[in-house]
Amino acid sequence: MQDRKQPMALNQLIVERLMHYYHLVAEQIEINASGYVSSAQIAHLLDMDDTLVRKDLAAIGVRGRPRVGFSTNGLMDAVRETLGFNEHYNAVIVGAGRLGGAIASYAGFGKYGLDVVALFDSDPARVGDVLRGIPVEHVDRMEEVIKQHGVRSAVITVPAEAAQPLADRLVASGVRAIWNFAPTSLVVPPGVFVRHEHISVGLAELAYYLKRNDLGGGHI
Amino acid sequence: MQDRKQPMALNQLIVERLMHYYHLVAEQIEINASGYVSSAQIAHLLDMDDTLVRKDLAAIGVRGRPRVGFSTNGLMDAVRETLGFNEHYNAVIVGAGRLGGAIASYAGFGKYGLDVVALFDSDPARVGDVLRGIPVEHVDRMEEVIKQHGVRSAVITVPAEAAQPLADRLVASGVRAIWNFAPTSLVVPPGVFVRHEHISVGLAELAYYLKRNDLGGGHI
DNA sequence: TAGATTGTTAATCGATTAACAATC
DNA sequence: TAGATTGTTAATCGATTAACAATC
Repeated sequence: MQDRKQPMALNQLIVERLMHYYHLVAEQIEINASGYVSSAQIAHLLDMDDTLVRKDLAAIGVRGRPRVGFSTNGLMDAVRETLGFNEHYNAVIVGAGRLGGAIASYAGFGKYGLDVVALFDSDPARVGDVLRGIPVEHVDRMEEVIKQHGVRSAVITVPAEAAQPLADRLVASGVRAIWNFAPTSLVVPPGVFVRHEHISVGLAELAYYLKRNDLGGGHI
Repeated sequence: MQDRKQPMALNQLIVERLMHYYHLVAEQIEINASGYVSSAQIAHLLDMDDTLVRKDLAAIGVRGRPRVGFSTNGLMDAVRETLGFNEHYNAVIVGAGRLGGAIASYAGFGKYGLDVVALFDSDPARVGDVLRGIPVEHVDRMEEVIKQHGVRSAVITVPAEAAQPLADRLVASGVRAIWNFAPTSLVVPPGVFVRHEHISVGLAELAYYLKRNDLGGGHI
């Protein structure tokens, strides 16, 4: 009963690996003019098993050629198509401080199908600033802009205590996917996707590695 | 032959979960005055299985009391001790742009045992700026400062093309743990830990979720 | 053809969950 | 004591890897 055109949902592990393949192949294209790459080459560079590379590519419908490998263009097209980079989704960034500004300036949004249509901040001093061509608006206008542009995705880069109320307002306005950089968990209704970027987990891993390896180095 | 004082290395999954417990319990402490929390309570709030919570806590040596639960203070102490938050490790941030500034301003470093002793940038216009009390220095002084302070960890927040040469210099100066925010992979010798923060993976996941759920919303 | 590489089934491995005895 | 909750062994599940036939 499985419709061939409705592939199984990919989990986060495979999405992350597909992105690794995608970046790797994008870099390789300049170096390797053949237009083909083998699963063993990819696996070697990413320090993983080549079978897993073939499984992942099979899962998104990329067919390889025995003795030749996988077409680099074919691979990149399939990743783009599968992950939605060929669509256009409007997004907003809530919080135009240093982090929001850094995220807004990141060149990647357009490459992955996301168009930042607005930035919001509650600080009047920031309203009117222009970041990569987009003026910062007051957060009071958020609902209006979201509805006007049919925005379904948002990035939250505000202090922890402001995040949950803003998430509630985003969801009420129609946002269904949130990328949360605030150091607090968000409660959202079913059907709303939240990716929480845990800054403190990064710090904890650095600390743990240093402790495990007795790298006290300087200090005390 | 296993020395009781040399516990097994924890993998990234468990480190991440420990951080979730830690934050959850820190928040609960104000709400729940009893001083104890059960594995079932934690599991419920984090939408996971209570057995896994008990396994994780057992792995870091936290003992619970039947019918009572785990001491919130005991749990937090054990996480701090295990992950190294009670030590002090010096760290530097390389790249004092918006992202570097945002990271530097993040309140967490000290809480997790990391002391930011210096920020570096190659742009003379930024040298002399002060971020959370730390003056930005020219990157030419990096090696000197790292050696002087016995720095073993660094955060890289520079453009992609500058990241690898800087990583090489960091490693040559003694850095053994790197948190990389530049959108490029780093090649480092064995024994050097790199945590790569993949901004594009976050974007890809948003795009994929929107595509999977036909949330075209606005645009085109 | 011989041989390199894909594609796929079966085996393994590691992480999670279930079951339940131990404990207070 | 009865009952709630921990601690731990066994079972399950899902992801990864091994093996190898199919292909060009």
